[in-house]
Amino acid sequence: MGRSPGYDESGLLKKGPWTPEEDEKLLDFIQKNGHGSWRNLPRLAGLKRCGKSCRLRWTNYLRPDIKRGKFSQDEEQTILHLHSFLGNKWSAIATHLPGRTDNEIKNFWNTHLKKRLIQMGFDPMTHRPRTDFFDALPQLVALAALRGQLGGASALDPSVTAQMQGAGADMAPILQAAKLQYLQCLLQSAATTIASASAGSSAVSASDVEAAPFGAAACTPQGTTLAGASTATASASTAGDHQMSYTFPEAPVTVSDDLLLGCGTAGDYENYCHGGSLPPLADLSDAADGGCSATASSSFGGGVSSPLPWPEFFPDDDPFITDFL
DNA sequence: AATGAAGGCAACCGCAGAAGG
DNA sequence: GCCTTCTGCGGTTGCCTTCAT
Repeated sequence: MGRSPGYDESGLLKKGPWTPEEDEKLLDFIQKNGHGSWRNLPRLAGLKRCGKSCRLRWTNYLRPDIKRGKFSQDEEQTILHLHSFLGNKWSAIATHLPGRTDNEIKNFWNTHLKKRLIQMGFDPMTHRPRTDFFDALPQLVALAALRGQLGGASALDPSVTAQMQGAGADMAPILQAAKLQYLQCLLQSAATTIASASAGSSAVSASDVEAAPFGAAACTPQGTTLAGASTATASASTAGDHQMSYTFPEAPVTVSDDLLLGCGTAGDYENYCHGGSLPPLADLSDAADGGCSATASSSFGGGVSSPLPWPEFFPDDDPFITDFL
Protein backbone atom coordinates (compact mmCIF):
# COMPACT_ATOMS: atom_id res chain seq x y z
CA MET A 1 0.00 0.00 0.00
CA GLY A 2 0.98 3.59 0.09
CA ARG A 3 3.38 5.11 -2.33
CA SER A 4 5.29 2.73 -4.51
CA PRO A 5 7.98 4.51 -6.46
CA GLY A 6 8.88 3.76 -10.07
CA TYR A 7 6.56 2.50 -12.77
CA ASP A 8 3.59 0.20 -12.69
CA GLU A 9 3.92 -3.40 -13.82
CA SER A 10 3.36 -2.48 -17.47
CA GLY A 11 6.19 0.01 -17.28
CA LEU A 12 4.05 2.63 -18.99
CA LEU A 13 2.64 4.54 -16.06
CA LYS A 14 4.81 6.37 -13.61
CA LYS A 15 4.09 6.24 -9.91
CA GLY A 16 5.50 7.97 -6.89
CA PRO A 17 6.34 11.60 -6.25
CA TRP A 18 5.60 14.15 -8.91
CA THR A 19 8.43 16.08 -10.51
CA PRO A 20 8.22 19.84 -11.15
CA GLU A 21 8.10 19.12 -14.88
CA GLU A 22 5.09 16.87 -14.49
CA ASP A 23 3.39 19.45 -12.31
CA GLU A 24 4.00 22.06 -14.95
CA LYS A 25 2.57 19.88 -17.71
CA LEU A 26 -0.53 19.10 -15.74
CA LEU A 27 -1.03 22.68 -14.66
CA ASP A 28 -0.57 24.00 -18.18
CA PHE A 29 -2.95 21.50 -19.67
CA ILE A 30 -5.71 22.11 -17.14
CA GLN A 31 -5.36 25.86 -17.35
CA LYS A 32 -5.76 25.71 -21.10
CA ASN A 33 -8.30 22.92 -21.48
CA GLY A 34 -9.84 22.21 -18.11
CA HIS A 35 -9.62 18.70 -16.80
CA GLY A 36 -12.59 17.20 -18.62
CA SER A 37 -12.12 13.47 -18.52
CA TRP A 38 -9.41 12.48 -16.12
CA ARG A 39 -8.99 9.22 -17.94
CA ASN A 40 -7.87 10.87 -21.16
CA LEU A 41 -6.07 13.78 -19.59
CA PRO A 42 -2.66 12.15 -19.06
CA ARG A 43 -2.43 11.09 -22.68
CA LEU A 44 -3.52 14.49 -23.94
CA ALA A 45 -1.20 16.30 -21.55
CA GLY A 46 1.74 14.06 -22.36
CA LEU A 47 1.99 12.59 -18.90
CA LYS A 48 2.90 9.01 -18.07
CA ARG A 49 0.48 8.92 -15.19
CA CYS A 50 -2.91 7.41 -14.67
CA GLY A 51 -5.90 9.74 -14.61
CA LYS A 52 -6.48 9.04 -11.00
CA SER A 53 -3.00 10.15 -10.07
CA CYS A 54 -3.45 13.36 -12.07
CA ARG A 55 -6.75 14.13 -10.42
CA LEU A 56 -5.25 13.60 -6.99
CA ARG A 57 -2.27 15.77 -7.77
CA TRP A 58 -4.52 18.52 -9.04
CA THR A 59 -7.05 18.46 -6.23
CA ASN A 60 -4.55 18.08 -3.44
CA TYR A 61 -1.66 20.18 -4.61
CA LEU A 62 -1.89 22.13 -7.83
CA ARG A 63 -5.33 23.70 -7.59
CA PRO A 64 -4.80 27.47 -7.47
CA ASP A 65 -7.19 28.06 -4.57
CA ILE A 66 -5.35 25.75 -2.20
CA LYS A 67 -4.27 27.30 1.04
CA ARG A 68 -1.08 25.85 2.42
CA GLY A 69 0.61 26.18 5.76
CA LYS A 70 -0.43 25.62 9.32
CA PHE A 71 -4.04 25.31 10.35
CA SER A 72 -5.33 28.25 12.34
CA GLN A 73 -7.08 27.82 15.67
CA ASP A 74 -10.37 28.67 14.01
CA GLU A 75 -9.81 25.96 11.44
CA GLU A 76 -8.85 23.53 14.18
CA GLN A 77 -12.04 24.24 16.06
CA THR A 78 -14.10 23.96 12.91
CA ILE A 79 -12.62 20.57 12.13
CA LEU A 80 -13.31 19.38 15.65
CA HIS A 81 -16.87 20.64 15.57
CA LEU A 82 -17.61 19.12 12.20
CA HIS A 83 -15.85 15.87 12.95
CA SER A 84 -17.79 15.45 16.15
CA PHE A 85 -20.94 15.58 14.08
CA LEU A 86 -19.97 14.16 10.70
CA GLY A 87 -17.25 11.70 11.64
CA ASN A 88 -14.62 10.92 9.02
CA LYS A 89 -16.47 12.69 6.22
CA TRP A 90 -13.38 14.57 5.16
CA SER A 91 -14.80 15.89 1.95
CA ALA A 92 -17.84 17.26 3.75
CA ILE A 93 -15.61 18.85 6.36
CA ALA A 94 -13.38 20.28 3.64
CA THR A 95 -16.30 22.14 2.07
CA HIS A 96 -16.39 24.28 5.20
CA LEU A 97 -12.71 25.08 5.12
CA PRO A 98 -12.02 27.07 1.96
CA GLY A 99 -8.67 26.27 0.45
CA ARG A 100 -8.16 23.10 2.46
CA THR A 101 -8.36 19.68 0.88
CA ASP A 102 -9.94 16.61 2.37
CA ASN A 103 -6.57 14.90 2.30
CA GLU A 104 -4.93 17.73 4.17
CA ILE A 105 -7.66 17.76 6.78
CA LYS A 106 -7.49 14.01 7.12
CA ASN A 107 -3.74 14.17 7.63
CA PHE A 108 -4.06 16.99 10.12
CA TRP A 109 -6.66 15.04 12.02
CA ASN A 110 -4.63 11.85 12.11
CA THR A 111 -1.35 13.48 13.03
CA HIS A 112 -2.47 16.23 15.39
CA LEU A 113 -6.05 16.41 16.54
CA LYS A 114 -6.68 12.72 17.05
CA LYS A 115 -3.56 12.30 19.10
CA ARG A 116 -4.38 15.31 21.18
CA LEU A 117 -7.88 14.08 21.91
CA ILE A 118 -6.51 10.71 22.96
CA GLN A 119 -3.93 12.38 25.13
CA MET A 120 -6.68 14.39 26.76
CA GLY A 121 -8.61 11.25 27.52
CA PHE A 122 -11.27 11.66 24.83
CA ASP A 123 -12.32 9.02 22.38
CA PRO A 124 -11.50 10.58 18.99
CA MET A 125 -14.42 8.87 17.32
CA THR A 126 -17.16 9.73 19.80
CA HIS A 127 -15.54 12.90 21.16
CA ARG A 128 -16.52 11.75 24.60
CA PRO A 129 -14.40 10.97 27.60
CA ARG A 130 -12.99 7.50 27.38
CA THR A 131 -14.30 4.85 29.71
CA ASP A 132 -11.47 2.44 29.21
CA PHE A 133 -11.08 1.86 32.91
CA PHE A 134 -14.57 0.46 33.28
CA ASP A 135 -14.28 -1.40 30.02
CA ALA A 136 -11.16 -3.05 31.35
CA LEU A 137 -12.70 -4.10 34.62
CA PRO A 138 -13.13 -7.76 33.67
CA GLN A 139 -9.43 -7.90 32.90
CA LEU A 140 -8.59 -6.09 36.10
CA VAL A 141 -10.66 -8.51 38.12
CA ALA A 142 -8.97 -11.41 36.38
CA LEU A 143 -5.64 -9.83 37.12
CA ALA A 144 -6.56 -9.41 40.75
CA ALA A 145 -7.49 -13.05 40.95
CA LEU A 146 -4.29 -14.09 39.28
CA ARG A 147 -2.16 -11.99 41.54
CA GLY A 148 -4.00 -13.28 44.52
CA GLN A 149 -3.33 -16.85 43.46
CA LEU A 150 0.32 -16.03 42.94
CA GLY A 151 0.52 -14.81 46.50
CA GLY A 152 0.52 -11.11 45.74
CA ALA A 153 -0.29 -9.84 49.20
CA SER A 154 1.09 -6.40 48.58
CA ALA A 155 -2.29 -4.88 47.90
CA LEU A 156 -3.34 -5.10 51.49
CA ASP A 157 -1.98 -3.32 54.47
CA PRO A 158 1.07 -5.34 55.62
CA SER A 159 0.04 -5.08 59.25
CA VAL A 160 -3.29 -6.68 58.46
CA THR A 161 -1.76 -9.54 56.52
CA ALA A 162 0.78 -10.10 59.24
CA GLN A 163 -2.00 -10.30 61.79
CA MET A 164 -3.94 -12.78 59.68
CA GLN A 165 -0.95 -14.91 58.96
CA GLY A 166 -0.14 -14.90 62.65
CA ALA A 167 -3.57 -16.32 63.25
CA GLY A 168 -2.71 -19.19 60.90
CA ALA A 169 -5.10 -18.19 58.11
CA ASP A 170 -4.64 -19.33 54.50
CA MET A 171 -4.08 -15.96 52.85
CA ALA A 172 -4.63 -16.61 49.15
CA PRO A 173 -8.40 -17.10 49.02
CA ILE A 174 -8.94 -14.47 51.68
CA LEU A 175 -6.96 -11.90 49.75
CA GLN A 176 -8.72 -12.74 46.56
CA ALA A 177 -12.13 -12.42 48.10
CA ALA A 178 -11.17 -9.20 49.81
CA LYS A 179 -9.94 -7.67 46.61
CA LEU A 180 -13.04 -8.57 44.68
CA GLN A 181 -15.25 -7.29 47.44
CA TYR A 182 -13.32 -4.05 47.54
CA LEU A 183 -13.64 -3.64 43.81
CA GLN A 184 -17.35 -4.23 44.03
CA CYS A 185 -17.65 -1.55 46.73
CA LEU A 186 -15.79 0.89 44.55
CA LEU A 187 -18.09 0.19 41.64
CA GLN A 188 -21.21 0.55 43.74
CA SER A 189 -19.88 3.78 45.08
CA ALA A 190 -19.21 5.05 41.60
CA ALA A 191 -22.65 4.06 40.35
CA THR A 192 -24.36 5.64 43.33
CA THR A 193 -22.53 8.90 42.96
CA ILE A 194 -23.28 9.14 39.26
CA ALA A 195 -26.93 8.34 39.82
CA SER A 196 -27.34 10.84 42.63
CA ALA A 197 -25.54 13.56 40.74
CA SER A 198 -27.78 12.95 37.76
CA ALA A 199 -30.92 12.85 39.86
CA GLY A 200 -29.93 16.20 41.28
CA SER A 201 -29.83 17.61 37.81
CA SER A 202 -33.47 16.59 37.32
CA ALA A 203 -33.21 14.86 33.97
CA VAL A 204 -30.09 13.06 32.93
CA SER A 205 -29.20 9.69 34.37
CA ALA A 206 -25.98 7.80 33.86
CA SER A 207 -27.78 5.41 31.57
CA ASP A 208 -29.23 8.32 29.62
CA VAL A 209 -25.76 9.59 29.03
CA GLU A 210 -24.71 6.26 27.66
CA ALA A 211 -27.82 5.74 25.56
CA ALA A 212 -28.06 9.12 23.90
CA PRO A 213 -27.12 9.14 20.22
CA PHE A 214 -24.32 11.64 20.46
CA GLY A 215 -24.02 11.59 24.22
CA ALA A 216 -26.70 13.26 26.26
CA ALA A 217 -24.54 16.15 27.26
CA ALA A 218 -23.77 16.87 23.69
CA CYS A 219 -27.33 16.81 22.48
CA THR A 220 -29.01 18.81 25.15
CA PRO A 221 -29.39 22.43 24.25
CA GLN A 222 -27.16 24.70 26.18
CA GLY A 223 -28.70 26.47 29.09
CA THR A 224 -31.31 23.87 29.91
CA THR A 225 -30.83 20.96 32.24
CA LEU A 226 -27.13 20.64 31.68
CA ALA A 227 -26.31 24.10 32.82
CA GLY A 228 -28.11 23.31 36.03
CA ALA A 229 -26.35 19.98 36.29
CA SER A 230 -22.93 21.41 35.95
CA THR A 231 -23.42 24.03 38.58
CA ALA A 232 -25.42 21.91 40.97
CA THR A 233 -22.89 19.12 40.90
CA ALA A 234 -19.75 21.06 40.46
CA SER A 235 -18.25 19.63 43.59
CA ALA A 236 -19.06 16.04 42.73
CA SER A 237 -16.90 15.64 39.69
CA THR A 238 -17.91 12.24 38.43
CA ALA A 239 -17.25 10.77 35.05
CA GLY A 240 -20.70 11.75 33.84
CA ASP A 241 -20.29 15.15 35.33
CA HIS A 242 -17.16 15.86 33.44
CA GLN A 243 -19.02 15.56 30.23
CA MET A 244 -21.71 17.92 31.25
CA SER A 245 -19.66 20.68 32.70
CA TYR A 246 -18.12 21.72 29.42
CA THR A 247 -19.12 24.38 27.04
CA PHE A 248 -17.52 24.84 23.68
CA PRO A 249 -16.34 28.23 22.64
CA GLU A 250 -18.38 29.76 19.87
CA ALA A 251 -16.92 29.02 16.49
CA PRO A 252 -17.81 30.45 13.10
CA VAL A 253 -19.23 27.28 11.66
CA THR A 254 -22.29 27.18 9.50
CA VAL A 255 -23.93 23.94 8.57
CA SER A 256 -26.81 23.53 6.21
CA ASP A 257 -29.39 20.80 6.60
CA ASP A 258 -28.63 19.36 3.18
CA LEU A 259 -24.98 18.92 4.07
CA LEU A 260 -25.94 16.89 7.10
CA LEU A 261 -28.18 14.58 5.10
CA GLY A 262 -29.21 11.76 7.31
CA CYS A 263 -27.22 13.02 10.23
CA GLY A 264 -29.81 15.37 11.64
CA THR A 265 -30.47 19.01 11.10
CA ALA A 266 -28.41 22.13 11.35
CA GLY A 267 -30.36 22.83 14.50
CA ASP A 268 -29.21 19.53 15.96
CA TYR A 269 -25.73 20.42 15.02
CA GLU A 270 -25.90 23.77 16.74
CA ASN A 271 -27.22 22.16 19.85
CA TYR A 272 -24.62 19.52 19.74
CA CYS A 273 -21.63 21.69 19.24
CA HIS A 274 -22.50 24.66 21.31
CA GLY A 275 -23.75 22.65 24.18
CA GLY A 276 -20.97 20.23 23.48
CA SER A 277 -18.61 18.18 25.47
CA LEU A 278 -15.17 19.15 24.32
CA PRO A 279 -12.91 21.72 25.81
CA PRO A 280 -10.94 23.92 23.46
CA LEU A 281 -7.84 22.06 22.42
CA ALA A 282 -5.54 25.00 22.59
CA ASP A 283 -6.15 25.40 26.29
CA LEU A 284 -5.78 21.76 27.00
CA SER A 285 -2.66 21.28 25.04
CA ASP A 286 -1.12 24.00 27.13
CA ALA A 287 -2.21 22.19 30.22
CA ALA A 288 -0.84 18.90 29.05
CA ASP A 289 1.91 18.94 31.61
CA GLY A 290 1.22 16.35 34.19
CA GLY A 291 -2.36 15.55 35.05
CA CYS A 292 -3.23 15.18 31.41
CA SER A 293 -1.85 11.81 30.52
CA ALA A 294 -3.87 8.95 29.19
CA THR A 295 -6.66 8.99 31.70
CA ALA A 296 -10.10 10.49 31.48
CA SER A 297 -9.27 12.91 34.24
CA SER A 298 -6.99 15.10 32.14
CA SER A 299 -8.13 18.60 32.80
CA PHE A 300 -11.83 18.08 33.23
CA GLY A 301 -13.38 20.83 35.20
CA GLY A 302 -9.94 22.29 35.71
CA GLY A 303 -8.07 21.76 38.91
CA VAL A 304 -8.39 18.05 39.35
CA SER A 305 -4.95 17.29 40.59
CA SER A 306 -5.13 13.55 41.00
CA PRO A 307 -3.55 11.42 38.31
CA LEU A 308 -6.46 9.04 38.67
CA PRO A 309 -9.61 9.40 36.63
CA TRP A 310 -11.99 9.78 39.51
CA PRO A 311 -10.24 10.53 42.76
CA GLU A 312 -13.52 10.43 44.66
CA PHE A 313 -13.76 6.73 43.95
CA PHE A 314 -10.12 5.81 43.80
CA PRO A 315 -7.92 7.80 46.16
CA ASP A 316 -4.39 8.31 44.90
CA ASP A 317 -2.77 6.48 47.74
CA ASP A 318 -5.21 3.61 47.64
CA PRO A 319 -2.95 0.54 47.77
CA PHE A 320 -5.38 -1.54 45.79
CA ILE A 321 -5.41 0.89 42.93
CA THR A 322 -1.73 1.78 43.02
CA ASP A 323 -1.08 -1.90 42.94
CA PHE A 324 -2.95 -2.12 39.67
CA LEU A 325 -1.45 0.96 38.06
C1' DA B 1 28.61 13.28 14.53
C1' DA B 2 25.93 9.15 14.13
C1' DT B 3 21.88 6.67 14.66
C1' DG B 4 17.28 5.39 15.69
C1' DA B 5 12.52 6.98 16.65
C1' DA B 6 8.78 9.82 15.81
C1' DG B 7 6.28 13.10 13.14
C1' DG B 8 4.31 14.72 9.00
C1' DC B 9 3.06 14.75 4.30
C1' DA B 10 2.10 12.97 -0.23
C1' DA B 11 0.39 9.50 -2.85
C1' DC B 12 -1.49 4.85 -3.74
C1' DC B 13 -5.18 1.38 -3.25
C1' DG B 14 -9.69 -0.47 -2.95
C1' DC B 15 -14.38 0.35 -2.59
C1' DA B 16 -18.83 2.58 -3.43
C1' DG B 17 -21.89 5.25 -5.94
C1' DA B 18 -23.24 7.81 -10.08
C1' DA B 19 -23.70 8.00 -14.95
C1' DG B 20 -24.23 6.15 -19.36
C1' DG B 21 -25.19 2.53 -22.73
C1' DG C 1 -32.65 -4.21 -14.74
C1' DC C 2 -27.83 -5.20 -15.79
C1' DC C 3 -23.19 -4.16 -17.04
C1' DT C 4 -19.34 -1.13 -17.71
C1' DT C 5 -16.90 2.99 -16.99
C1' DC C 6 -15.70 6.90 -14.41
C1' DT C 7 -15.23 9.67 -10.38
C1' DG C 8 -14.78 10.58 -5.60
C1' DC C 9 -13.83 9.19 -0.94
C1' DG C 10 -11.59 7.20 3.01
C1' DG C 11 -7.96 4.26 4.70
C1' DT C 12 -3.34 3.17 4.60
C1' DT C 13 1.52 3.45 4.08
C1' DG C 14 6.18 4.80 1.99
C1' DC C 15 9.43 8.24 2.33
C1' DC C 16 11.46 12.45 3.92
C1' DT C 17 12.41 15.52 7.75
C1' DT C 18 13.00 16.61 12.45
C1' DC C 19 14.01 15.42 17.06
C1' DA C 20 16.10 12.85 20.81
C1' DT C 21 19.72 10.03 22.56
